[in-house]
Amino acid sequence: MAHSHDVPTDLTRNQGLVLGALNHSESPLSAYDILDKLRADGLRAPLQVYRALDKLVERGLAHRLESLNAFVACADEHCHRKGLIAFAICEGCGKVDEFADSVIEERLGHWAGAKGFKVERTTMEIRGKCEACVAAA
Amino acid sequence: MAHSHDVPTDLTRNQGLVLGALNHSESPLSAYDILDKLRADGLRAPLQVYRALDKLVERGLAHRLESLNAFVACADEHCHRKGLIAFAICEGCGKVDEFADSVIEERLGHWAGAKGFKVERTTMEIRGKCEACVAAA
DNA sequence: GCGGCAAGTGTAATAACATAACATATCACG
DNA sequence: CGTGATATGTTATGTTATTACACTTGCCGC
Repeated sequence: MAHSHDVPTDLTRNQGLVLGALNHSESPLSAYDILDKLRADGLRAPLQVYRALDKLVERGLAHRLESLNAFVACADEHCHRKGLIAFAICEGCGKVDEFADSVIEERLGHWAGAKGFKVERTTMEIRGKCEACVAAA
Repeated sequence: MAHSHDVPTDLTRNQGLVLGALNHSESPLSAYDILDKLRADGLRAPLQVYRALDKLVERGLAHRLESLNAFVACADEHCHRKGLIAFAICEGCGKVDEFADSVIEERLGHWAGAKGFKVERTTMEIRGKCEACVAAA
């Protein structure tokens, strides 16, 4: 079994490097973490990383975690997800679990409809401890 | 009608100033925005603001908006809210609408229970346009 | 009163995250 | 070819947040 994800072939060099770094990591990386990992590959400035991240996030290949100022590769290997995605972030080990819940999505849609609010994007992040870390405590 | 909220009397000077600044604002303020507003009152360093914000957030008198790196006063004047709070943030006018939804809360609890994940806190932020700004567009 | 502790404050320095501005390069396509 | 769109490289700067340390204030027990 391949641990690494299959990666679209039409990424630019920098985008490929950045996505590779995210795919290799067990936990979220800040833009500067990524930069440090990619200095050996010739990257030198934050902007090179931020630009690649923008494109990857735009295409759904990576996600930004707002409460961490950090990024993860999309957990869904082949097709980037549609709709609302929630993240459970473990404060113990740093791992992130990505999931979708159509009931929540529908519920938010309902609220927005009632208020006349036009949703553009939604951030949903749960902070806490994963099962393993609770057990270890 | 009082536009300002009633404010607990046991706040320290800095906490009171910071909460006052948030209550006066129509939209979220960054810590540095707050600092600028309070220079006339003698505040000089970011830390003075961040320390006050920490306490206010801890007590539920203010909320941090992760996707904005900014803060708002709690919309609920008298008792700070329990449980999950969601925010709808208008990209047009900057206004923030705060609401709770017990179905969503229950749904997240269910997911967490099934996974053995111990939730400590949850961030939920909708970005988009409010009714007025959609109409104006 | 006064010793001692907890919480709050003031200040400077620095760390961590993110973007502006500008020049150059690469590539699809007419 | 040439031209426009996209990507890149680089420097400088802007914005958000914390560390470290010294001092003050209020409170409680003795």
